[in-house]
Amino acid sequence: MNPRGEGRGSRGRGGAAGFEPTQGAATIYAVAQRAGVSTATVSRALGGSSKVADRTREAVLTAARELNYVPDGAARALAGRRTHALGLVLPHIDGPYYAALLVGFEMAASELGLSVVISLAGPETDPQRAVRTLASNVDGIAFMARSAVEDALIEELAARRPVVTAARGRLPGRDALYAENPRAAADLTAHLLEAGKRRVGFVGRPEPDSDIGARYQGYLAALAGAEVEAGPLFAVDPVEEAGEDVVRELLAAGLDVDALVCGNDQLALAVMRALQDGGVDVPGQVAVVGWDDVHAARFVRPGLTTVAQPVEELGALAARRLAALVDGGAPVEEPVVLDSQIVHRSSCGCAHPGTGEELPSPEREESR
Amino acid sequence: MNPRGEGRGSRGRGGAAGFEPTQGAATIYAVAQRAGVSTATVSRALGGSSKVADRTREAVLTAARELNYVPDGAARALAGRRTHALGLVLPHIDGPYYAALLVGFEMAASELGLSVVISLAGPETDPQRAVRTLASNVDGIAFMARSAVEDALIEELAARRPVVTAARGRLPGRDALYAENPRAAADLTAHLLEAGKRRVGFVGRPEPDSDIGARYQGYLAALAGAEVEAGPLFAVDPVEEAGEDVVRELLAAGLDVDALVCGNDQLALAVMRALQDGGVDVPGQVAVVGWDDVHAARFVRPGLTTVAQPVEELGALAARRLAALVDGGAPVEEPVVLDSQIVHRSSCGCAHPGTGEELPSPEREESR
DNA sequence: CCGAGGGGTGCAACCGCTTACATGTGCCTG
DNA sequence: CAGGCACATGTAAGCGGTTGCACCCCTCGG
Repeated sequence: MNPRGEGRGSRGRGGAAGFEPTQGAATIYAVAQRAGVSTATVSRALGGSSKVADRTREAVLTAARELNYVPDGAARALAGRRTHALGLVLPHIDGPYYAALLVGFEMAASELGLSVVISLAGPETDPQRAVRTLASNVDGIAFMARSAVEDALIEELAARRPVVTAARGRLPGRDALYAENPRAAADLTAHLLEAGKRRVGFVGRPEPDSDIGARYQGYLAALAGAEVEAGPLFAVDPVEEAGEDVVRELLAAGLDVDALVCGNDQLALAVMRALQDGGVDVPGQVAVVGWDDVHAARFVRPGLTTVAQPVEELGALAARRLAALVDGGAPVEEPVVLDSQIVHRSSCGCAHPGTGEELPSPEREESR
Repeated sequence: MNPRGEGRGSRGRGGAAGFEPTQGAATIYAVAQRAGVSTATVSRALGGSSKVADRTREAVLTAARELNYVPDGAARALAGRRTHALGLVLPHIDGPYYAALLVGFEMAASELGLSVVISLAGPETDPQRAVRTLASNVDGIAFMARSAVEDALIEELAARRPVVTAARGRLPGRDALYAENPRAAADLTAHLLEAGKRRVGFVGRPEPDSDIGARYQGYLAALAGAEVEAGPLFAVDPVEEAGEDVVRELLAAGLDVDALVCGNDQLALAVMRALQDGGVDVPGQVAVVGWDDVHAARFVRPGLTTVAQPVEELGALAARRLAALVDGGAPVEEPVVLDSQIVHRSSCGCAHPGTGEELPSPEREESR
């Protein structure tokens, strides 16, 4: 005995307010009726691969198609205790880096039939509230990069929902993913030395446990390995103005470096431009390298040698890992580390130039 | 008589499967009990500003805080017929343009207490399915730019959910928002003429009703107004390689232009670089201008003169408009058009250079 | 002193699904 | 031929909120 008779037992709300909600959308009852089965059978036929006779399934599918039926997300989530949505927490997006992370995440999630709810945890918004709300709307949450969310909050949420972190200081016991840093940094630094540079400085604040910190370590290691004394460290924020400041300082001090490893491309581009504006030849007098392979890196002269990270893949992996956790998978003890790749252009001053144009950013590959 | 006794009447599911769902999360029942009131009162105290005595409200808020209560999204959505989420359909993101759109949208939504569910409607995924699913998970949907979603599908969804479009061919009767194009294009073209250019070509496929189409119209209008004959039109896709092809063709044909208006910066940057690689002086021999003010535009030499659109604001407006529709607002007959702004750098070859550095992209402004 | 008026609460019926458990049916076995 | 079993389906109890309506109690006015 169907709880509602023929017509849906709507509590006739006649107010002038609101877009008529879920207007006319077919419900599972409609499908059941049309297919001549119970709602339970419809649910099973459409979703769970449980035992449903082929004939029946067919009938249900047909009815569903004819009615253009799409199950209501909220109802499904409530009854099934699964929202089929993944949360993604990012810092305030800018630059291609986060965009790529997002793209990878979304595509992987969508392949798994999951939707993604994003939350920009900038310092200006209240991350506490936003993230807590997010938690009650998704099955699991990925925290990306240095989003302004404290570890304690993540831990709190982790108690009730699966959680992964990506490109972010890892939390003990939680799944973590990031791109390889120290080795690429070492290679890059060594590359500079091979090109004859001897006074190699570092630009960027190497906070412990951060990407830039790891890069700094690699840089140091390469220098130590080659028994070359480390150049000056400019521990500045990874923003453009900071890059300009560094160059000003450098110029004033008589330019005692012949190469600069920058924590990211934003810094590298700013540094390079400021140097050039100051009449310094790049890479002749000072080589400059960075990280991220931003779009602009291919357009500046000389082309910026930089490190491309498989960002999109990182995002995709995060989504897949999260989905696995939601499905009851066990956390992976070891963090997943993806290989970075140096993109040789000309700003490093090495022998084999190669504009780098023939090397599209790796993350582009799966875009087509 | 509470439907569940003391302990929550869980249907003891003991399987090994899945992360224990909503483990221990406080429910409205718990809050009600702790505050010594009914769940109806809790609901009203927390949400609806309906009549609740101050003392009672206080008690409820306290209890809620103590239990760290956050209402379950699914239940709230189901009962309230409001998901409190907005859907955002974007084409496959790349470049800062979509990222900015997204950021604006998300920030505005979050200010309104709404979450945002994104869907990347790239050609590779099945937009039909994805978007239909999205529709059953949100209160309204914003379609941004040329996402691979057909107008018919949008119309179908618009019948059951509020819909807005942004930076996209507008649909009759639906709310639409975009940045001003023809006038900025005309101004830009006029600017080129002022700089003494006389043979001004256009690069980009001017499809009717598209951004680039509108820009082309403005370009044409300016030329006509100045009684200057229009230069060649290179109707190519807005991608890098196309820009290179154009230049190759141009070079082969003896370079019969002294300025090129490009449909977007990607094209402009590619064109400019190819020209320079071909030994052409920019802007001396050929001036180049574009659209979007991408990050790289500030770093290339000469700095790219381009048009900055208030993209983040566009996104924010879309979110707010959508929210208004969801709340029962009437669609706005006239599309909302935001002003674009020309960013003068050096690639246009005009008198007053100004590197443009002192003019941060307008969309950055509200980021801080 | 009694009835009307009204603000504050509680009751309970949903919202549209999922799913444990009951039921029914047909076939195989003892 | 009865009992057992396996499979396909139906029944109905929730999932955790929201909200129309009834009710209670207190304040006033007549």
